[in-house]
Amino acid sequence: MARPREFSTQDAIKKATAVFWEKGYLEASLPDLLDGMGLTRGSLYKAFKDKKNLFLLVLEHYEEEAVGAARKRLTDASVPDGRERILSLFAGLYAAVAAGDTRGCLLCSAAAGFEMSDPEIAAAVETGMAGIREGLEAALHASPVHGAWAEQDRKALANVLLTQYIGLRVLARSRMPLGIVEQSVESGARLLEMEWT
Amino acid sequence: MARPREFSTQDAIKKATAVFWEKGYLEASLPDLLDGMGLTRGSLYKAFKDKKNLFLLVLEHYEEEAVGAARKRLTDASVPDGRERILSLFAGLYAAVAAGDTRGCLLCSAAAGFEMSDPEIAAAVETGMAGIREGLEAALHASPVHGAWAEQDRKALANVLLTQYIGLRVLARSRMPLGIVEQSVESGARLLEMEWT
DNA sequence: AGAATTAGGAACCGAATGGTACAATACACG
DNA sequence: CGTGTATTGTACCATTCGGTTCCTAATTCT
Repeated sequence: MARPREFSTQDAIKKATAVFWEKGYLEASLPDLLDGMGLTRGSLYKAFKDKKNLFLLVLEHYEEEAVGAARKRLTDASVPDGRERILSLFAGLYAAVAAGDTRGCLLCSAAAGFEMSDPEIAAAVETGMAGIREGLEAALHASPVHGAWAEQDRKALANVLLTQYIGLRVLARSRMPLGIVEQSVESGARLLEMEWT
Repeated sequence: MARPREFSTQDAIKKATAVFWEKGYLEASLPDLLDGMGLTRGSLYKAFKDKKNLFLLVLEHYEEEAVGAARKRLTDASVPDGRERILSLFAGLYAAVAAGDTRGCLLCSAAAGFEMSDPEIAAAVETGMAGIREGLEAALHASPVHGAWAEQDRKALANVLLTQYIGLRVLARSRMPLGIVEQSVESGARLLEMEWT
């Protein structure tokens, strides 16, 4: 008894994710979103309440999609050595930059910007970050070297890796020379080859 | 034979730096700047051309001031062990966050945001980053452990540390729980206690 | 077919944006 | 003591911002 909507909500969120990912939350204007999503103001506000609510949905989607993919990679039992999982994650980062992807990480950009002054956004970002950290810890647990470490040390290394991950993705976004990003990725990967003293 | 300006250009830039540092380039509005600098629209545009030009001057000032301070710390010959210089840099980061400073790093925030699409801003940011990297390399050179390393390995570790530095300052800005920042700083510092294998 | 309900589109809102034009002002010099 | 000049402050500019409100068109159930 009602007209069905002519667009898929999930698809619209997907497209909105692309816009926010490229421009950031504050820098993405309504026209930017409408263009990218292929719908008009009325539909957007009817379906998603407002810009901020849409962004929260986007963060949710991004967490399921991108963070989920990273987690999956980090907990992939078909790769027995957890170190290789982490290395493949970092290698993927470099590959993306080398392919011209300068979008970096949606969560990292939000974390670095003024968006975090909003508590709801901040909470969503934190959740995503925690997801990556957990994935890193799980991978380290599956490492023949680090699996035997004390819990505390493993957590510490996971923190280093997460911070490295964030730094890398900021570098990726910052249009710095590819060589620098490459070096940083390589260097970051070497963290796994180091030994505690 | 003319009316002298009632404000010091350097002082105005200093105050503008504070505003941009807290809010970021795009998020800092003209009224924000005028309030913070204590002058009016006409004076600002007469003295600094426009907002972007002011920001470039601010970046220059920030590089001299903040980056210069970091470099000085990293090349301070009165601390013979370069590792201690780096540790003191990281300790300083944590101390700032613990004291409630959530501004992070002006350069890092700009690097993570949409500001980098402007080539002039991007160049200035890159210069600042290079300054920190050079400082880190110099400090590693003065480390009893790393000084003996091959040039290439030292550069790699400097890259890790720079990426870690960026990640940390993003974390610092992101209003995450202090404990996470603390852990990341501690964990980052441990990079210097590791041995290559 | 007709009623009910929703999507779609466009006009419109006040507020805020970065930037400009201009008149009043205050100083240094002749 | 003017006179010229640079600074100042204000009023104003067009544009864009996120968000709202209508009205029309379309579709499904009764």
